[in-house]
Amino acid sequence: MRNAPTILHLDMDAFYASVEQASKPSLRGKAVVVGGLGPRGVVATASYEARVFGVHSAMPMAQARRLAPNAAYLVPRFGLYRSISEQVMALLHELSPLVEPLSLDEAFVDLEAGEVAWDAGSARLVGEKLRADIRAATGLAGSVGLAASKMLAKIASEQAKPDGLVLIEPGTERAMLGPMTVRTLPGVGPATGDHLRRAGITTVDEIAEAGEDELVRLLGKAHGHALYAMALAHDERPVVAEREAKSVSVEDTYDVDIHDRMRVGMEVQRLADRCVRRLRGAGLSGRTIVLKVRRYDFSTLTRSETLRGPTDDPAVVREAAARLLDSVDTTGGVRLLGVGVSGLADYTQEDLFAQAAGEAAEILAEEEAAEPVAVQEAVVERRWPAGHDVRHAEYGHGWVQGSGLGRVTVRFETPWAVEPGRVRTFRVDDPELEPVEPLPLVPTIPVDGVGA
DNA sequence: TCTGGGGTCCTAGTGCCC
DNA sequence: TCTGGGGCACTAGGACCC
Repeated sequence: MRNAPTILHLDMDAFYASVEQASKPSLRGKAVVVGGLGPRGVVATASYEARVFGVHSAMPMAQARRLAPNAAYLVPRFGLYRSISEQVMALLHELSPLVEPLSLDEAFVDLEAGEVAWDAGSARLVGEKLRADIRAATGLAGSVGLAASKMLAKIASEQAKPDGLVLIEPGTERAMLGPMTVRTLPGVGPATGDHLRRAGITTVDEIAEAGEDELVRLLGKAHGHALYAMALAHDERPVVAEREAKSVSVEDTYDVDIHDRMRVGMEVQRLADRCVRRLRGAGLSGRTIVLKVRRYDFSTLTRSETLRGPTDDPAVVREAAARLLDSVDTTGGVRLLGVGVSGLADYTQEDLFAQAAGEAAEILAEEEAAEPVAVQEAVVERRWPAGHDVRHAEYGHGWVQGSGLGRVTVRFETPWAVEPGRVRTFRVDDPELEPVEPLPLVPTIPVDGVGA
């Protein structure tokens, strides 16, 4: 571990919900919950105002609605979140070439490698300037942790939330970590936490006292050694800029369990095609095909098959997935199906699958040709997802507050409006209303003509 | 109350080869 | 021919993370 707090961890506060609040002035200061709106949806992010009611990530949406019936419930807009994430990551890259993104809203930065900080004082200045720059560019708050290792920087940013900065001075780590719960350490989730608790270990100090041998006996080699080291505040993991993907997968949870075996088979084929599209989009191929089935009782099983060489051929992946499905009992119904490919390579073994590839290309071409038709049908149906941006010929830019019974309710406001906008209701097939791309959260050009 | 979607890593069992 | 063991690849499942 280095002796200066020059590893920075950035964590954007309640990211998805904050983006929605920034983009919709009428939701600022209000409880906002972003997640799946279907009967089996879960909460992706809750704003701090919603957390007051006990709503948190991964909670079933139905439960969230009971706890916070008056909150705004919105579907995620990943395209928008991704574009804002790119702005934030660009600011991090100005600090150092060594930036390790963990997700859309989190990253580590090695400030020493960027030669922008070499001691506590300079690190703190860099962290505060970063927070100000993020706010200026996006209007959003991010919390910053600074420490001498990744683990401690992450713990520091957790303590800094919301909208703060915490720096852990080298030499103070053990004393700070000691009284904390074992769940503070990365890699300790509900199962490991329970396991340790049954052994009488609830704090980080107690992990250190138990000793390495005991930890290995309790949790196995890798986990035991790692956890003991973390408890002593030892963490030498470097910030790694470019991580290569190890697998690509897609999965769907169905609103209602599927019982019909034919339908299950068709869904698996559809998922196989989607998975291959993603694989090809990333310029990858893979050797191992994985089928995932979650049954009516939530028991989950996987089946996998390793081919002789990597493929990105839809027909080959479809066939393998179908073979794997043959070995699974789906009586009783399935709630989730998934198809994945691992053992990735950036080339394919053409000779093995040349023939199938020809057929597959036709299949994909047919599907791609078929896709616009499906989109057109969707437009005819006029779906208005809650939270999505729209434009009305007369009233301008707004967002969907809700829809149903042939009506759609729109609030007309832009991200940079000071006052909440007016609400109006239209027929779902109103020709003057159209879906549009989100506006930037912070105006970059003169805003006249786009106002509410 | 009833549990998403996309990943990573680890462990344990098994089969094969030498 | 039989047995044992190390190393490796593969498979399945579990835990964890955001």
